[in-house]
Amino acid sequence: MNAEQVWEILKRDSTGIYSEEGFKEKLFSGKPMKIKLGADPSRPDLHLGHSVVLRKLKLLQDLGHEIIFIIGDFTGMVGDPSGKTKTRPPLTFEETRQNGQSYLEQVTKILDREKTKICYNSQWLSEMNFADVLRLCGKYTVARILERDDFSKRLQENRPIGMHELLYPLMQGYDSVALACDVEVGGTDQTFNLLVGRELMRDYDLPAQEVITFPLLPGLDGVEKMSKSLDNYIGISEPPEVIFEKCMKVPDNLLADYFRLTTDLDFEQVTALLQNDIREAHFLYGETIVTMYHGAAEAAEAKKRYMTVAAGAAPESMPEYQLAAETYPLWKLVTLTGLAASSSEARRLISQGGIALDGVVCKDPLLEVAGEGEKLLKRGKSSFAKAIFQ
RNA sequence: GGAGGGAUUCCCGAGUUGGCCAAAGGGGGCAGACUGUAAAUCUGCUGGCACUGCCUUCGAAGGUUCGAAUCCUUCUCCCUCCA
Repeated sequence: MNAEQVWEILKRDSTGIYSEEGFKEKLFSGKPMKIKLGADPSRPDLHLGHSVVLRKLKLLQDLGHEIIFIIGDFTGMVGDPSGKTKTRPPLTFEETRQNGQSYLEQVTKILDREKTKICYNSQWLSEMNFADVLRLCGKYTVARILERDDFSKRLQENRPIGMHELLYPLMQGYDSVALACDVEVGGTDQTFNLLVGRELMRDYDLPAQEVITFPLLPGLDGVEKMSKSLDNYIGISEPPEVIFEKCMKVPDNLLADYFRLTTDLDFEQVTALLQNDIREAHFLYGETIVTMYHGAAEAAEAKKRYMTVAAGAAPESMPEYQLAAETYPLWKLVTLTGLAASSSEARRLISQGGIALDGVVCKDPLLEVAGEGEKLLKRGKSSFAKAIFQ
């Protein structure tokens, strides 16, 4: 793919390029660009939402540009309080390095390891003294920081804003200064921060970075953006059968977006399928995604398993539990095989008809089950476990 | 610095003339029906346990009482207004 084609794709799929002229110039100059993407140090599980941006970076990487990941270990150690509910526990130095490593491993499912660099922003942020910080703050005004949507909203709603939170955009922007990046990319929710970086660079007499933002992939709930903490995600390192099953649960009205943002399939063809047979389109999506991250064989296997379960049969493989050959009340078996988190939950599930023993729904939690041979337990529509007695 | 308001079960949010409160209602989640293991809709459930009973929960620690989420004391945290 040449620069022209990449440009077309970026223009089509991004939500904003600031400035278009500037970026275009750099892209077509043929000189390698330093392209920056910030990464959260605390949650190293990558999902399809991350892949949206990463896949675009891959295009740029293939053109010979340098991709740099900034692990926000410094900001992570401070503990980002923007999630209103609880402040996450600060990470130790070792944890941030481990997470960074794990991040790199996952990222290279999409990017070339050789051409991908990782930096930790504590490297320069922890070196700054108070005078440096003041100098940095002097480059920006309160009014301009408060332009940021979530800040102004919180202010209006009388929600607290920590002083250090106001500095976050500056810290992130300073990363760009420290690295003298040519381009920074991120989700649309990062637009403000990325633009602050652009302006800060000017103040530090550096060429301003170009900024490209990409759409946020909605999560499986169809409401919030995809995120692990909301448990509405499809993780690229999850087992093939899990990914496939989740792909089938992508809301119908979002499937087109998923295809467009997370796969390379020809959009025209997909559109036709989406209109004619939405179920088949889901299958195609599942196969495509599993193939991308696990391979074609795994994809076929995952689909086969899905079909088996959908038809009401038990899959070939499932978690197995070795148990002593005794007699158990049904609720006990359900907890021992991990199908319920507590015995109360097990009892509830059973009495509501959510548990099947050897294919037969049983509503009596106290049913005595003889522990001999193997017992097949099923919870809900697709959770299975096998108890093996010895 | 001054005045006032608040902290409730996963989240939001009732409950504060002490018992009928494991705690209304909504959201989310889980299960069932319907389906395409979708959406929408309907039903049930949603602290734990050796479960017709018992145990632990209503910011923290003490206290009053036969009995406290509800009363008293101290503490911690948060918000608003004034300065």
